[in-house]
Amino acid sequence: MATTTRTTDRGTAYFPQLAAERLDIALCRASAAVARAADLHAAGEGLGVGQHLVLQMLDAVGPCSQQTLSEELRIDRSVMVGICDDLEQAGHVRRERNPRDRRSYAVTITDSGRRRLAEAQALIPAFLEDTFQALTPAERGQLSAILAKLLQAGASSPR
Amino acid sequence: MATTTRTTDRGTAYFPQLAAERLDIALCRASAAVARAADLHAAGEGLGVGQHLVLQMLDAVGPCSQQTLSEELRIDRSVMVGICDDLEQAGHVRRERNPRDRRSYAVTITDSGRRRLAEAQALIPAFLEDTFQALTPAERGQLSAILAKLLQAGASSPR
DNA sequence: TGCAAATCATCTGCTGTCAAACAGTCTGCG
DNA sequence: CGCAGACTGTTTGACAGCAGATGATTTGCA
Repeated sequence: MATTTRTTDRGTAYFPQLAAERLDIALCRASAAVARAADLHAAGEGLGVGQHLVLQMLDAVGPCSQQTLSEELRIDRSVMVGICDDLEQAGHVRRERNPRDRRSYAVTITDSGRRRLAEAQALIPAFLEDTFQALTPAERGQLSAILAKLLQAGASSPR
Repeated sequence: MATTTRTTDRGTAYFPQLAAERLDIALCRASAAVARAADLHAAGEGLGVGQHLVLQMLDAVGPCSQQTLSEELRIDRSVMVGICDDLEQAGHVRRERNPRDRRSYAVTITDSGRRRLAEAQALIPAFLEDTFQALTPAERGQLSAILAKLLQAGASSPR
């Protein structure tokens, strides 16, 4: 029961008040905590979050150019290079020049990649359950819907 | 009407589906977009987000050590150093050694800092309204409550 | 055809953040 | 007192993310 409560027990904590006033800060801090958990999970599993997403998308929609992967997964182009490098080196992905447009690659998932994806995919539900266990199913649905609206709105103005 | 719709108009976009399946990814991407907007707003205003938060907390709870500021604002200690440096150099904050414990500082907001805070604070409601305009007031309330639960839960396990 | 503009992947440099190490200071116990 | 251990602020090194430039290739148009 001796949890590490440093400033929390010193009367009133300031952070909850801040989170209530500043929705943007609350969102960022919660996201940071979740991202931390995801990275930790991914590190323990051995497959990076970005790599997992790339394999998942390739498996779902077929061969893609790195550009398409970048745009749909919201991962920067220059970061996608490294992700594909790693996946290719591990044999989970093939990079072939698209014969129709030889500027672009046709990134294709291999059988090895599909097996690796299945392994990683199997652990995702437990990870999500663990990370969002504080929320009821109804709240998770609300959160999902709200984020979808935010993301859809944010997709038009910034670019 | 020639908006930049690159892959979005190419049949079906993959991102919405991903966001629906992976609540963690949706949260991170939405947070990144909001953080981007906040940084942009802060840059235009001339006061960094972290600096703003520090001034706000100092004004609300009185002089603090950098450690307390770090913990309550969820900003890393090593980042807090730079924030306080900048604020001190701008004259918005004074750093005096705490005579009771000379390891720590007693960071105090100055009158200049209070005036600067008031300026920045006045622009926050419009920024929030603009950033979360896609959400109804009810949705904003839901989001706030959900994030509060997530943050409260996440505050116990990671450390 | 030939050439300018656009596009794809890549590389480089910069910024912001985090982890770990470090120096100065305090506390507790012999 | 004297010293080991813990705490505060700072510095350093590593790394992700992003903007911009580059080389290879395609496309559009004269």
